[in-house]
Amino acid sequence: MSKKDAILQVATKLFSEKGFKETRMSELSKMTGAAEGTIFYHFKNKEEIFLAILEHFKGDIVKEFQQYIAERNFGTGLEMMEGAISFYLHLASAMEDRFLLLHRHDAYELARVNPVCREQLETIYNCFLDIFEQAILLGQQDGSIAPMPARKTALILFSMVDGLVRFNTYDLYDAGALYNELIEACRRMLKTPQS
Amino acid sequence: MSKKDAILQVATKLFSEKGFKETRMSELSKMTGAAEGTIFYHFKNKEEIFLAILEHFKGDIVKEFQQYIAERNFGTGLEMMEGAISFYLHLASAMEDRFLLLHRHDAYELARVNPVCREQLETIYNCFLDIFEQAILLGQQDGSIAPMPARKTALILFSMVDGLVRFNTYDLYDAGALYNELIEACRRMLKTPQS
DNA sequence: TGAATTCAAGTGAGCGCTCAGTCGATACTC
DNA sequence: GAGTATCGACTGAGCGCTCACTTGAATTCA
Repeated sequence: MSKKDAILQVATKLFSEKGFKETRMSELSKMTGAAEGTIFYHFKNKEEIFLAILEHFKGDIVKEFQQYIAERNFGTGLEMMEGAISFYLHLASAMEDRFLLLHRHDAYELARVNPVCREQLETIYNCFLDIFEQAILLGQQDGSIAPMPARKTALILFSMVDGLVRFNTYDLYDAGALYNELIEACRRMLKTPQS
Repeated sequence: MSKKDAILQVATKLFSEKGFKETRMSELSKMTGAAEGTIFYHFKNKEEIFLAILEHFKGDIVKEFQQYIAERNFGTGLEMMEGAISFYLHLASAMEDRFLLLHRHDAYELARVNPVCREQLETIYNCFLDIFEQAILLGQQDGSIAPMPARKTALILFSMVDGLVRFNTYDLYDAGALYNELIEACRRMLKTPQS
């Protein structure tokens, strides 16, 4: 692996675990084996490392979702929604460090002053919201999901799932043990009354 | 107002908006009109200011909830749940800066090494979770809420409501416009099928 | 050989916190 | 009541240190 890739990989881990400001360039240097000068040769400054990480993350998320949508075929919209939630939880586990990054304030504070950062964050979130929304719309066509505003409900469902992932990382409650209840709650919230 | 109170008030605002580490004692000094030495006369160090803020917050939250529970009397458990969500959103608005503090990582990182901090966080969250759980249990007695694990459902509902508040502060989506949908989603999730 | 990459040793701005000391109010002494 | 002592509240210059970033030489590569 090139020095540049090593820097990105280690920085991702450090930014996630300790936060952007609390990550020291000296530590990044020590853990990668690259001298501090080398880091600044590849990246103009610390913030550019952060942006590079976010850009890679966006690319990976978009790719994962395209692949997921391409290879699945759901019977009903309700089933598609359950699949989407499972997929989100799967990604949050497979890309644990980068999801942790999304739960820190660093990215959102940068997004306030940096349009590129803001755009990348919106792309990432829209991947999730779009697939939730599509599931609801499909479900309303096939009758498995009751009439309700699709986008708004997608946002509510997403904040529910994402909130649980966040609680899990805070170690206050064992939110990981709530998977079954989560799916059940979602089903009760969406399904048409008589079915 | 005493200098000490002024320090606490301004520190709450700064810690919420900028984060603990990113808040400078020099800025706190300038905004309060107290010399830096004065701050360290009243508080042993920066961390102690943070803990004092959290302790006040805990006290206020507990008081608010005791008062809320004492003066309300709900017809059904489902109505009580809707009231509890409204109350949470009301508090999140009335104590905006301190709720923002809860959405930063500072407190949770401190909680990992400081038992007092952890205890205060748990007390705060249990206030919310307890009232959600009580509403569910009441609703299951009076028939307005379907059978489901009360505590687990309370946690899911809380992460949904709290997740929306968090999205709002991030300025990515206008989650504030979702109040009606939130209540509707909650009602569909909880109510007994035939009612 | 010259361009790209890597390196270690800085540099200086900024930070949390200390400390010697000021100030004004209160209590005590004669 | 004048003088003295004590105290809590407050001050701000400055110390020791950290840390993002620079520099210029060394090394590697094409």
